[in-house]
Amino acid sequence: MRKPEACGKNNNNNNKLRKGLWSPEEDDKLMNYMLNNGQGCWSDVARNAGLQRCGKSCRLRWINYLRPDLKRGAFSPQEEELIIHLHSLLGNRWSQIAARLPGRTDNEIKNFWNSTIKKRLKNLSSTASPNTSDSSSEPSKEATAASIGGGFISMQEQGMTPMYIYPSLSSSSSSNTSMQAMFLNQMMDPLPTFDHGLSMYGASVYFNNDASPCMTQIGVSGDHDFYGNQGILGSVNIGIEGELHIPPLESISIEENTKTEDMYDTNNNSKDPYSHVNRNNSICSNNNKAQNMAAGVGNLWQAGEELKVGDWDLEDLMKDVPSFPFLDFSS
DNA sequence: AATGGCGGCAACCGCAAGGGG
DNA sequence: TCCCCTTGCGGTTGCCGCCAT
Repeated sequence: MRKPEACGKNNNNNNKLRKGLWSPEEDDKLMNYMLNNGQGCWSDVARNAGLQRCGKSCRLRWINYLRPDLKRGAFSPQEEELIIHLHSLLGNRWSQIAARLPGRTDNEIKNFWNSTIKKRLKNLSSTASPNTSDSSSEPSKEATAASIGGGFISMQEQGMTPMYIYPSLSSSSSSNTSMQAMFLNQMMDPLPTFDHGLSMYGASVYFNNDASPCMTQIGVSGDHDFYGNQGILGSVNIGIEGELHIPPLESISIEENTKTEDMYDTNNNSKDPYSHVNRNNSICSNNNKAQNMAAGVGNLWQAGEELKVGDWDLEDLMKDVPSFPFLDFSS
């Protein structure tokens, strides 16, 4: 941690703004000012509170440390679970995640993720299978092929529900159809549970040109787990717990969209990236919302528009996220 | 006791978005 | 329409403290 007296390049004779750790006196000043005056323009706060800090620094200190409604202490297992769940949906949008964890800040969650959960997931993946030794790397074709015979690859940690199911299906598998059906049936089962009692959080299935899933993703994701490969032409979103419908928030990038369109131009008469999904109507038939969302994406692609993650109505999406009544934020 | 490695976390940095003039 | 300012966000940095040697 930086020493309170440590000053950066701005702390020279021309600019006496302090940097580094906040002293208790500075905290008092900011706290008193905020409690008496409320939040206003942060540069005014810094000035009026008599702080030799920039407004940005004051804002950060207030939000991450001084705010009265902050919850202190370690993350509970329930919070941990929720963070993992939300991260699987939202990716690194820490502010969005923090908004759903009362009393926690985005910085806190981000640090927790980077220092604890990421490491834990890495350990999980390295112990569970050599083919998934790095959960943060893009799944390789080799890994995909290697996992066909074994079916699901799952990982578990004592006391933790999340798990990975990594590329487990491929068009090259002789039992592809039955595997696909089995897998998708499993996915569509509300609160799906495998024989070791694990439950899934979220799922995405990517399809090759021939409508065979080339990558599946369930539950927790690392930073890059959703990245596709050349074979990805679309995705289907599976309802979880009968209510949760998840668009491929992390799986769609502009680059991939471009790739996708190119592939449709060359490989397929249809420009609808979801035509393959729609062929599997049984997959989506009881998930109209997901279907509609998928169709919406397809329309965007058809129109040649860039699709950004932010284009999704996050609030609309998240309203479907099951509440976690077991969470106790009162402590 | 000294020291080096490592993890946790507070804070900074750079960028983007939004609003007002 | 452009510019400037403010705010918000995610990534990164760097220090402290713990622990192993």
